[in-house]
Amino acid sequence: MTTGLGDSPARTSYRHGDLRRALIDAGVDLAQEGGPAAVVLREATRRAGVAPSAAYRHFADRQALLDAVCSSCQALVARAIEADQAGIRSTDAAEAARLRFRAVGTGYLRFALEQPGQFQTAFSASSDLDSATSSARAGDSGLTPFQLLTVALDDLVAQGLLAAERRPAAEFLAWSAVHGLAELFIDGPLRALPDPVKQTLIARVINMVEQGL
Amino acid sequence: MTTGLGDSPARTSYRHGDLRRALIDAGVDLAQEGGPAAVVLREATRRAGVAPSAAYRHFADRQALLDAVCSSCQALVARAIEADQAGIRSTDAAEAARLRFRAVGTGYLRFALEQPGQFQTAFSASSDLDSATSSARAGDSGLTPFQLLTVALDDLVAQGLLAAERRPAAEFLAWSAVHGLAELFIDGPLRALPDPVKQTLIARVINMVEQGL
DNA sequence: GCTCACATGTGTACGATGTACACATACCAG
DNA sequence: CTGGTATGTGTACATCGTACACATGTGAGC
Repeated sequence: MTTGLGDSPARTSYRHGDLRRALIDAGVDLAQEGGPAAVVLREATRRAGVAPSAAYRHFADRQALLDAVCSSCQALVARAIEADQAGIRSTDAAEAARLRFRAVGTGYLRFALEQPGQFQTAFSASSDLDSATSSARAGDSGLTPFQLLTVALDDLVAQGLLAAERRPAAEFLAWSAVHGLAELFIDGPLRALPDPVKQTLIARVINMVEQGL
Repeated sequence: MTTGLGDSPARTSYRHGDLRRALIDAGVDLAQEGGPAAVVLREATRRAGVAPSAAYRHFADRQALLDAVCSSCQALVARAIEADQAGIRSTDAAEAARLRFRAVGTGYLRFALEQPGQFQTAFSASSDLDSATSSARAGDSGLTPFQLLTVALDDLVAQGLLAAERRPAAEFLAWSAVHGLAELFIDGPLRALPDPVKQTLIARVINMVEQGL
């Protein structure tokens, strides 16, 4: 056996081991550095140490690679939300549900500010409601960002913090507000705002959602 | 004089008359057909009937052309908002202010659904808070979309419909919600929703903003 | 264990794009 | 009329996505 498999540092000649994974990882790096437009097929193959055409053994075209990178980035968003939720310490079940709901927003927006390129990539490409629940986009809990929001809203209803008749489509209202703020932060007019002001806006948007749902 | 100036249909040889304007117009058409990525410099020059290099007499690079197209598209958004506001008939000043505020949201989202390509282009590129007030992005009233929202919120305060202490930064909260919904509609998971459902969501998001501000 | 078929990576090639640079042409000032 | 400047042309190059023929490992069946 001439080559180990899955070894990133050592270059193996010819057979790569797991080129598909390597291309997606390179794509995620590119997305981090420059957003979806920077996910360039040739550069990904360069970083994986293979010829450009090799990518076509694993992806139909550049868009297919970008879709896969997009899914990976959504999984990172899910992880960021889970991280914020994991920090919650509360004995009161109702209060805990409320904090878990808010953590969906804070985690989402924290990730958008910390990794704007990956965030933009996560929501750049084709994603209908079906693929929003694909497992490739899930975090450690096995849930996608969208599903984490849905669960948090269900919990609000279960704890009596949200009237059942206001529950339908509430995920879209909450998502709109939080996602819109992220867009304004990343390449919208709020880009240059100092960080404390951004934090204040984040809290106020989440307040608006809580009161307005 | 061999050539009239500003004539779109008749091809004039050599001196074009107003190539800058022609390139921006072609760019707006391209944006309408395929969003910001479709604003391709060479295709714009092709439609204007000139050589590719000619564009560089009027724009530093492709991004500069895209910025100009972006401004034009924002002006179209402003016009859509103004159109919705113009349809308001109300003798009650407070009610009129409230409807004008809601019309900012409905006009914004109506344009996003009717002209997704131009809408995406309008908010795709570099736009900080300064350029958000640039006159190139204004509609017939001379106000940009952002300024129309600001004015509408000021009127709400003047009519006693919004507490003064809630006024600061309110434009960013309202914009977040409405802009986020537009994104979810255009290339997000809500793309395939039937139109009536979209209209319901639009009304609910605006309700959320009114209650949550 | 040998062979052969298939999966996977290589090399070359083509059209499109953004952009630089030298050249050509039309208009304006004197 | 004449020359300078603004504006459009032509050619050229690097890069990108992608197609296609070819090379090379790997595993299945004898």
